Amino acid sequence: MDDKFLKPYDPQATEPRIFQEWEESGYFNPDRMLEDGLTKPGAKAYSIVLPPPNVTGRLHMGHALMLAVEDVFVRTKRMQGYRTLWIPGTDHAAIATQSVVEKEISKKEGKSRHDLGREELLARIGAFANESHDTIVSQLKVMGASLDWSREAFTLDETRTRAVHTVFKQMYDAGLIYRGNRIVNWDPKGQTTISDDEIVHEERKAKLYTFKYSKDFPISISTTRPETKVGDVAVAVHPDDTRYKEFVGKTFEAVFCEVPISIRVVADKEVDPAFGTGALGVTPAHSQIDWDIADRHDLPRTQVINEYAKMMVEGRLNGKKTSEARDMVVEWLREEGLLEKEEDISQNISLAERTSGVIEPLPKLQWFIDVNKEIPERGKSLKELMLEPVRDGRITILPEHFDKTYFHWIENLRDWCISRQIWYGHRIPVWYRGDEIVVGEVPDGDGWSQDEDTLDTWFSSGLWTFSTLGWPEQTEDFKTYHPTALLETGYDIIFFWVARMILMTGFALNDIPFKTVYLHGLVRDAQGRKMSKSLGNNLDPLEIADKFGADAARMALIVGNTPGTDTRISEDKIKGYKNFANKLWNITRYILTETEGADLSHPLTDSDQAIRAELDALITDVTTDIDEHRIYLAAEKIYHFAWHRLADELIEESKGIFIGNDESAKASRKVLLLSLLSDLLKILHPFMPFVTEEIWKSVRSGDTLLMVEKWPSSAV
RNA sequence: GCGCGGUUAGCUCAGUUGGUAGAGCGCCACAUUGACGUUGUGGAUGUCGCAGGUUCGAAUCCUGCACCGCGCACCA
Repeated sequence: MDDKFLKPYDPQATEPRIFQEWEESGYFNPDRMLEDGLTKPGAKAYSIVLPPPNVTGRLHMGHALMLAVEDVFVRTKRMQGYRTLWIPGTDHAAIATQSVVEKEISKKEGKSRHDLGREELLARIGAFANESHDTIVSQLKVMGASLDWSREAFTLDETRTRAVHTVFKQMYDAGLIYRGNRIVNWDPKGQTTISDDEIVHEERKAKLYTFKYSKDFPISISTTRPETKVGDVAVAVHPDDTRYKEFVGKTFEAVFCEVPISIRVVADKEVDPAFGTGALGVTPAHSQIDWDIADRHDLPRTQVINEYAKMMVEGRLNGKKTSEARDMVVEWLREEGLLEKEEDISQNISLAERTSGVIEPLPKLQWFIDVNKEIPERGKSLKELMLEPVRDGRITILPEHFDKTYFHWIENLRDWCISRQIWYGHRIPVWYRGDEIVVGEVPDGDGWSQDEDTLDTWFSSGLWTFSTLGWPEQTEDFKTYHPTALLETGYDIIFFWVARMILMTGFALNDIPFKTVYLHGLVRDAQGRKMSKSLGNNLDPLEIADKFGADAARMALIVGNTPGTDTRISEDKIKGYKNFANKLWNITRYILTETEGADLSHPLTDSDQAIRAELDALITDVTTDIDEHRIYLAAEKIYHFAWHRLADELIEESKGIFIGNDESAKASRKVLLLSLLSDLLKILHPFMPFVTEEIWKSVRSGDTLLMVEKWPSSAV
């Protein structure tokens, strides 16, 4: 027996060494597996793309969970003989990364992006991204992830950029990408547009003011934003509202807080006669609903608020912040005796997810993806393209009830605004020269200028399953590994990412990006709170791995954690699995000590055969569980068998046998124990790869890695 | 407002097609120079949120209700 077993298992000393052996073997790369005959030439492919972490800093426990889950599937499939590929990569995460770097520069140097200029800012962000990338890569390795680093990708690298340009051009040519002047979600803090999905709502107290534009104006209106009323062009009432019928079609002139306005009364079905006064002040330039009303009634659209959330009007309001202007307008209404009512209400305000800036709806010329337009020669829209594969079962979402959430989102989906006024990201591949426009590739000749904006970061993320495989080249990888088998990610990005991948793949390849979507939940602390910087309750995967071992962290994250459900994690739980690693260590120590020189050809007694059959049944069970994505059960079952069957019962029973004088029973028991241990290590390996690999060195017959051993198949 | 999920032991959660309630942690008692610093054995605690229904049989299926959480939309 190896002397190492005389001391307790030491994950800190073991894990980095084991990882190095795996890397040196080259077997994370499926090509090496083929070359060395560990995967058969005709083997079926199994592929996963790693959801690329943002290059904004460090990994957290949510990433650790993602890695643990994906590695379980990947390692299992690899052992089962599949041609298995797990592709790593990172995401440039446009707005997120740029705002982190901008904040830092502003804090340290007091400079804005405009002080630095585009080129210098991009250089700074690039340096930050590189550093962040290296941290992330080392963290991924610490967790034991068996990713094929030879295929690493970055959303902003050359190959991925080519994919982005290709898809952009195809969509433009199909008429799905268009440039239009529409109301967008403007983030005054981040100085950029954002998509509907990048908005978060927060409930705040507000005042609802009821007033008239002027003394002569016949109708009262209500609003929480009186300062926008200088941009009003109409009052809309319900067509059947008898109170206001006589005014419909008439136009009234007024001077509202020094700003001359002209208000037409229009009848529109969208107006709820029961709300407030039943009359709606229409501000087309600063409200989506009002913009649509203006469309229907052919009303002008006067912009009164600029990109800095400041007023742009005649008179003393000009240049004031909207909050200031609001107070001034209310004051003016009071003085003029126009204010009729002031009520406290609570309302949801829209904030930009990344910057917490209050969203200001503004009309702007931006690039959009039309989700409703019929795709030429396909007879369906992008929306339908997103719905179909989930509806007809080509894609399964786990847990299944999330498909309702998915469908609901698509039904409410509006055109996707894809242009951003930030610098870090894929510059929109469109060039202008006078009235000329070129899309997709740099045009020849002088005088061309490229669009200043960049693409929404999720545009490139949407291509991830095939851009990572080298598309648009028809590479061997692309042909072999696409569509991927599984997408494992958090349920919080089902819209951002999962839906966009289905959209992009449906459009560009007329195919699905993956067959199964496994949505994991949030990792919370022991009290059930979200982990956050401000609470200081973050667990750092690196510290956890250092203290308890990555194996322990992986098990703690997997056992009992069903898809779609949030999980609580505490050091106590992780510690329990550190103990389990040590338990395995001691089980091995006992078995190796007692079986030295055992005759492996000795037949099993009937009772030992029955015990062996128990493990076979467990293997069948666990294999099915993993196939059906119930890894939380599989892990628990293996744990239970190892500790409470093998250690507590079988080893205890063996002590009696080895003291006795039934030589045949002794010999049989030795063979049994070794066989149980060996197969147990195999099925536990995907969950706790390090300790099982380390033990394997002392159990194996040749010089093989457990990582590439054949999955026990007595099961089938 | 629309939709989704949860409610099972003190705590955290499993329970895959309906067949006499499970795990981990915690708690209590006992044992222990033991393969085990990280051990074992035994034990207590549940009207499976509430009310109905289907069924020979319901934690599981159906209906309604309550509370908690989440998503989407949002009324100006």
